[in-house]
Amino acid sequence: MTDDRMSVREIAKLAGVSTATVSRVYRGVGSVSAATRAKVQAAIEQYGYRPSHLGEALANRRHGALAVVFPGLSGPYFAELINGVESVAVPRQVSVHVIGTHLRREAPDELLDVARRVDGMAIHGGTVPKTVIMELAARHPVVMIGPDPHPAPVVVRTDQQAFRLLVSHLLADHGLRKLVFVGNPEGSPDLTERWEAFAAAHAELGLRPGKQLRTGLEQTHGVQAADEVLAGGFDGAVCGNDETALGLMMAVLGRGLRVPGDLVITGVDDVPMSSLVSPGLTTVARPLAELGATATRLLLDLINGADVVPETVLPSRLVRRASCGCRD
Amino acid sequence: MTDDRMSVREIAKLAGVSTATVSRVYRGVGSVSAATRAKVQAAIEQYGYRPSHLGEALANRRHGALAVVFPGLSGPYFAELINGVESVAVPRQVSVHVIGTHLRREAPDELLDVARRVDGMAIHGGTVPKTVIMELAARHPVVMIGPDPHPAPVVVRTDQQAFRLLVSHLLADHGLRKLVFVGNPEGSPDLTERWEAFAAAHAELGLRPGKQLRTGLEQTHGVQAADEVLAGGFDGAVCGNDETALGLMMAVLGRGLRVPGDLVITGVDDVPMSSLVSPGLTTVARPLAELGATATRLLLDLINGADVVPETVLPSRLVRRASCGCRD
DNA sequence: TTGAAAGCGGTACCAT
DNA sequence: ATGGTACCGCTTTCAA
Repeated sequence: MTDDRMSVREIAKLAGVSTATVSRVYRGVGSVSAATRAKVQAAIEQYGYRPSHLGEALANRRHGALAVVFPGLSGPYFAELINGVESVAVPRQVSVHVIGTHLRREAPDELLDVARRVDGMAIHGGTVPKTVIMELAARHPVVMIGPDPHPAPVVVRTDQQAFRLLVSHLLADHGLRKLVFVGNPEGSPDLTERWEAFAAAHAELGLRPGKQLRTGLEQTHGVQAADEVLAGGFDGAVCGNDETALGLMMAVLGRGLRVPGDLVITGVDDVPMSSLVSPGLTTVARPLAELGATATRLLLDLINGADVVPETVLPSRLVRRASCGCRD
Repeated sequence: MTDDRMSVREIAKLAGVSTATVSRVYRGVGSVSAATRAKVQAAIEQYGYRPSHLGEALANRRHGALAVVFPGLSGPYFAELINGVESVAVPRQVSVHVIGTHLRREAPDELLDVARRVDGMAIHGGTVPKTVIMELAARHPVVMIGPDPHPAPVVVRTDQQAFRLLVSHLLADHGLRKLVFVGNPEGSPDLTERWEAFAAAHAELGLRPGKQLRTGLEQTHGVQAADEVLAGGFDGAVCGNDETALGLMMAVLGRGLRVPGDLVITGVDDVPMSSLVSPGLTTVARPLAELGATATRLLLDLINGADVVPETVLPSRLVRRASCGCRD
């Protein structure tokens, strides 16, 4: 239980070689005679020797770790993003610290501390104040995931075209005229962009923007928004993401009402649930895993001192299912 | 961007003192004259000096970090557990690595590697094979979260009494006679215990165990189980956790059926959604945050070489809401 | 109060 | 093919 691991020097002594040789054998580099290699291997296996990560990292001047900073970590959205991150980090042997700032009392200070333990960080838009990002970015490799109003060195994001298309679709094709935007743009760059696209789509048809109902981005928030949405006499609820949309849908169905009959509901992200529920959720598919993977790839490049394009925009795509009235 | 941080020696030189003094000032220990302290503080602030975590950890022979290993990371269950973990780790300045083994190709080997970067690990039951746990526990402080059939040094769990009570409640009070257990005991010690309690509650009333429908533990799995549950002609679905239950409920409502009218549904965990949906989900409340917090506290004790009780059992509680038919 | 120096556990350069 | 050795960045005796 107590961690009484062996050090290189001990293994070296036991195998009757130098620490340099042990290192060479363990990492499989340099040239070592078969005989010596065998001796060392034996010692390593006998004592279950694994080099201390600290010594290794200190000598390499590299932590072999990076941090991903999210506002929260609950839900399929972040899970998928993390999936993408790990898909490139794991094969490259770098470990990932997942940080959910909503848990931290003093997130900013906390992050400066996290920065001491990693080679770089990928930060989700809307998680930390401008000043912190700048302070961080000044000293460490930083990549932003999603839009952020702040001057960030490198950012990876998805476009908003499909979302605008979605709103136009509801307005033009389904003839809806009383849409409510469910989500709070404040503090979320993602939602700010969506709200703007929502308004733009209305303006394009000479319509007034529709109302905005400020809620959080989790399923529970969608459930809690139901009463207000229903009371507002809207014909469609354009939710900021799928989780809110699914929560809202659940609440609406639970009241014995029908979707899209009594209320059209749409989301954004196309999480797994969205294609499974009935009615299927009309939404905007975003390549979340790819978003995480790309951010990680760029971050790693940045860490390695490579030149990195400042902005990468990934495509999103409108997915029409039953909840908007397209089929049932 | 490139990480050109200063080292103690540089700060020491700039302040005209020794590295020892810089260290003393930064950490606020030992005695330093006010004048010297001021000089050093100035240098530290001017260059934004923060000691390298690696040097610090290497000298202290302590990573100041621990790992929490879960099967996955998605959903409110893990989010709440993590919340609990952080609630004790953060104040004590230890950072937390959250590992989701479902993402890792070769989880076992991966974990041995993670172990090199932390002082100890909290492992959720049912995530890694026996051999790995034993290998890990032999060398490092390990605490298991939730039941696990393997000989683990320290385990924190919740009891199954409320769950058994729940099943009895459905059987005895609501007179249900065709219950299906939704969840897969295989590979999940938690579900194994619940299945046993499910069977025991039936036996107690001289009834046959009811059927078992093997599914995963996520909301999507609940949705996907709907057809089979509905086709089976059951009067109640006892789900392995709330997420499955909520998914199932959503699918059932989406088909225009009623809960509990057409089907009684229950869960386990009492996640936030469960009290918000209509009908409210009857479930077993488990102190998830407390579970995570306790596991972390014990792990930290273990790391500090303290004696630790081998098993801690936290209470669970039956929460009757509308989905079982108790009110509507 | 302060500094010199010996580690902590590795890696890698430079000789041999 | 090996070994000696000088770091990596920080903490901490031990003296002064």
